[in-house]
Amino acid sequence: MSEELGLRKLPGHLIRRLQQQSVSVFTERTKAAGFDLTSVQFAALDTLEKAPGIDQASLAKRIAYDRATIGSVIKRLEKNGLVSRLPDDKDRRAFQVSLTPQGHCLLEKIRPIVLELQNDILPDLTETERTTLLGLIEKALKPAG
Amino acid sequence: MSEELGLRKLPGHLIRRLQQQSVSVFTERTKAAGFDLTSVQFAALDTLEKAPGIDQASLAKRIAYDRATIGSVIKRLEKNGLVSRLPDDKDRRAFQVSLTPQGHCLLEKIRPIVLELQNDILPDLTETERTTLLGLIEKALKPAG
DNA sequence: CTATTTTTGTATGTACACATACTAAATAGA
DNA sequence: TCTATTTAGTATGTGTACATACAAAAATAG
Repeated sequence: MSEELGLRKLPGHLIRRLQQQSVSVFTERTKAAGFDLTSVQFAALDTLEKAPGIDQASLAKRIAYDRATIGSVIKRLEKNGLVSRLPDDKDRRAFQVSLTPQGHCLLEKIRPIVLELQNDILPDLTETERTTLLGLIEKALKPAG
Repeated sequence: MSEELGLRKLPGHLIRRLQQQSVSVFTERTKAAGFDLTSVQFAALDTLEKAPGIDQASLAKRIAYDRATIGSVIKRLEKNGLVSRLPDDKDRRAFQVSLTPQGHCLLEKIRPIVLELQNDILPDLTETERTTLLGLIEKALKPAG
């Protein structure tokens, strides 16, 4: 009857392409606004503003990354002067990570841009469709966020 | 009224986490079946079976990747003996990429596993919800696939 | 209090993912 | 035909993304 179940119809393929489109919009819009920040870096900064002094493992859990990836993301952000790390007195293994003034400043400037570009990730969907899609994704996601 | 629009409700974040879950299921299932192949590698092999002798740029376009990424994917597949590259007589810049017998063999063995794991990417959705979600993603995707 | 287990951060290695730039070759325009 | 543009593949560099393994420290079990 209908066409064979091809690769391009598979959930895994469609989801990857959607993520690709999402990252592409993020990069284009933020770059066009004069910023050089990845979406992971934004997520880290945003979370650090809401939970200052958090440790890297907790930060990783909050935004659903592994410790290793967050470690290198934080290292870059620190190198660029956007976050600072203080040794934790209570736990000598851990660091308390916080935004620097520059980090705060950058976040305030870039946040409206990031919020605005969210609509451009799914431009061909109606408002209703977008809500449906996001609701289904939330339902499909295993806990941890 | 409702909660502030937090990071964890943003389309970009939700889509990234869905892709994360998708890749995770792919890796777990294929590894559990004794294979060591990424989803990109599978996509390349699958496409090469349907379009033998295609060049790298066309392959990249078909599965929505850039030339550079496909170049290194093909290099690895060739190193592992799964694909072969022949210089194209008509276009001396290009290669005709094809599956080797091992590539064919591996693809036949892994394909049913990949098809089956697709349902496990979205295990908490009903059949109807899954269809809706995938339909919306297809609609949201810009052409090229 | 000691021994086991867990946890924090780092190091290493693999594999995307893509921007940019480059060479060689093909194509289009004049 | 001759030039300008486009295209195929590669090289380089940055930044995830994550598995695995490790040392130091903390938490737990006995």
